[in-house]
Amino acid sequence: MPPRPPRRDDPVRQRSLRDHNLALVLRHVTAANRPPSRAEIAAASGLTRATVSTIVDELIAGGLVAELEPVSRSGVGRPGTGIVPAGTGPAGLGMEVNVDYLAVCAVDLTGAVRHRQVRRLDQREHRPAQTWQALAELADQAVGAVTALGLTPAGGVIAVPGLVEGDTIRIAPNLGWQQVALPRPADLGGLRDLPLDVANEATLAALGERHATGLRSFLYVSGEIGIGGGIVLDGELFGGSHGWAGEIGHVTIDPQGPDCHCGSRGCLEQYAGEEAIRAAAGLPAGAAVLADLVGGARAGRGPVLDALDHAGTALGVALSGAVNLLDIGTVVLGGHYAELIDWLRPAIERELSRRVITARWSPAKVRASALGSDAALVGAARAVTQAILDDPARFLATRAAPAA
Amino acid sequence: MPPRPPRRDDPVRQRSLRDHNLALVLRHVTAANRPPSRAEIAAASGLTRATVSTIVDELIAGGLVAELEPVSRSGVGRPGTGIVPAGTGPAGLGMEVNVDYLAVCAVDLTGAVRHRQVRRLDQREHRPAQTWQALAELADQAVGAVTALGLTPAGGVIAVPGLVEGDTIRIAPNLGWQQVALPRPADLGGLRDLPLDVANEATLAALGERHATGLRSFLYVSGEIGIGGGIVLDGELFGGSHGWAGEIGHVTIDPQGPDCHCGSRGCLEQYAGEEAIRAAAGLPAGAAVLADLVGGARAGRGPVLDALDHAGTALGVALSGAVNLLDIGTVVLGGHYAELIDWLRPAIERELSRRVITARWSPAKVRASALGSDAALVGAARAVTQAILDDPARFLATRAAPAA
DNA sequence: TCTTGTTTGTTCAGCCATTGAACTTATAGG
DNA sequence: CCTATAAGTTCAATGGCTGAACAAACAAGA
Repeated sequence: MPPRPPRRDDPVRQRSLRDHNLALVLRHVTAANRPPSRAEIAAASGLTRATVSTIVDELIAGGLVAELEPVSRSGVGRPGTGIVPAGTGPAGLGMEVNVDYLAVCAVDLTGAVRHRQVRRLDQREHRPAQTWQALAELADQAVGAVTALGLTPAGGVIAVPGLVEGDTIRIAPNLGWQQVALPRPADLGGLRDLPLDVANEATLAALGERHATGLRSFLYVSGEIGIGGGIVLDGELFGGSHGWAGEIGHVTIDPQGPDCHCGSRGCLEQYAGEEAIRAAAGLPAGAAVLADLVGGARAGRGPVLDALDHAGTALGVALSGAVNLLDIGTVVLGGHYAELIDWLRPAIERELSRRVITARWSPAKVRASALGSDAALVGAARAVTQAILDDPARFLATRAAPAA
Repeated sequence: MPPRPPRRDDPVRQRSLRDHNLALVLRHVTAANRPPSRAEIAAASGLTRATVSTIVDELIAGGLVAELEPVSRSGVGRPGTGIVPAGTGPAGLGMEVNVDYLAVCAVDLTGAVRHRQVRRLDQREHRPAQTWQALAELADQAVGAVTALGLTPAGGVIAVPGLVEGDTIRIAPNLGWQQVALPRPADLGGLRDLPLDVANEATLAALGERHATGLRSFLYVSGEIGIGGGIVLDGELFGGSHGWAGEIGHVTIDPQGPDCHCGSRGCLEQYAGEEAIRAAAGLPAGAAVLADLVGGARAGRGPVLDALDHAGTALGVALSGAVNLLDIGTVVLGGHYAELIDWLRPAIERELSRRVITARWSPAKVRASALGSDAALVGAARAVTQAILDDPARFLATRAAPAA
């Protein structure tokens, strides 16, 4: 899923220069909390006003940004015209296949969610082809809705709870999928002509969190039926050699621990996965495990509190290892963990302070996900727009070619 | 210790362009296994011959590269003049403070070690100031030797077995140091005018391995008295938020395991540190533990083999966690581990294949360090030259300023 | 020895992106 | 109405890369 390879060993020509500054200016426009004027962009970016002007012209011509109506602004001097991401600009489509629901959303260049739809559907009862078809229907509607808003769909990313390599889902245990290929564009209706990608759900959720929170480096851990994770380093998603980084769910907690379905034993999932917590809390198996846990914990029931403390301890052990290894300052808890954080945090922080060797100088922070259960969905959509923000020149080139 | 911050949010001017290509050409010169001609550099880098010519001229003027005597080369056509790293170019000084020795070495731009000296000295019996003084003497001699070779010392990096933040050694357990500051330049004799840095020993060793092996991504684990680690991702050293990444020695193997001097329990060091292996093997405490272990293993002694298998198992558990988290393809064993690899590897690989969730598609490789016990020393020296290779323009600027 | 073909390295006009300064435009305040 | 101030544009100058032409250096064959 790597959308932009910034090649250190490439020669640099004049054009690359412009490409870089194009991205620089666009970033300033989308990141600012108030529509900046050309002069403000120049001051903030370090470029001259002359350069910013020509670059903004190019971005306007490409439909990526637009001028605001000259609104009177306070202060003396000629008022600047605000530059905003174009209302008719590209939109990123995020799609999510999860155990018991499908979801689609669309974000614009600012990252705002412009469309969102969720459909309950148990994938375990269906074959992948049926899932793809249902997803294509949702996506079709999203394309329609987005187009009605004046946006142009620019690509889509599908979030899947499993290991993805290239365009193939190697394995998605909780869906019961193995070696499933991405659907052919022809089978995807309105997505036919759009670049499409699949990626791991937790990885994309980390990407979503990165943008929602502005955090530069953190470890994202999502606890649902399985436990997933994603790593963001210095603002960039870290994928590892194959894009499989972040699999914290199968880090060993106790080498002699209980067998895990992955073939190993003592994995974190056996201590802090939904099923493990439920069983330890003495709750019945069923659909509303999370609600039962939250309810039980709020009511102060001993078995539930103990189960969450145990899970938190195991999480803390695994996270300590990760922090020791990566020297990362923040841990973000997502998925169900976000709602359980009040009861998990004490144990997690206790283990972190004990087991992280640098904890006394720089303790890691533990916080709940800002996007909650939408993180992966929004992250998938943002992966598309992020690729455009990171390399607008490429986007403009592909836009210009079909038009000509 | 980050010598070159490649800033994504900086504006790019014409000069940055030249800076980038300067580095690009210099990399080609130092990385080639045969002195390349300007034309070959052009072909390999993608720049035109004209551009390469002017860039090479600039590098020659700056004393970073030199033309070879026109040696007759096979083939038709005008023979090219080989470009080589300048024999009188800058040299990087690497220094190492370890428990029972001090060492200094110097490398040139090609990475070749041009000087090396080790002095047995037990730091535990001395105060830091005495260590710095002894190190300064060694460094003085190195500066002299290097200067005699026609090289110009360009900076130094000190490798220390402990946690370093900025110019302060937070803690170096095996040296018994805490909150030790880098010596003032004035106290360093011949190093007076050189930029000086300290960094973690294992981190620098990883850097050394990166250059010696050409591996792009790997996890380096060094087992000596303590266990250190370093992470290289896509050719770049990964330091984490504070430069403390790679502390695999205190990853938890068993949450209920034996107490560790770090305040935690069940740390890897308690299973695979030198002392733990020695005790498990039933060997006497003393200076020659490594030799005893190798001897015992070669002789096929049961307790030694068992001890190494146990250590390998623990290492395998910790490495599995790291590989799950980082999706990294290669593990490099350094320090004493390099010599014990034959007896550690089976257990390590057994655990990796069991515990790494992606092992069946892409098993991680385990290999021994290429530099052995010199890795940190050489890595420290290369950190200096690497900074020059990565940003020759800055080096040329600082060179030109005092000259003018 | 001379010629031809091949490859290297240099020169130079042209191009492209940024700069800096001058200039125009638009506002507030007196 | 005038002045001060800030935004945005225009334009010559600058720096760096390109491409093509050219000179230099060599091998091979006549």
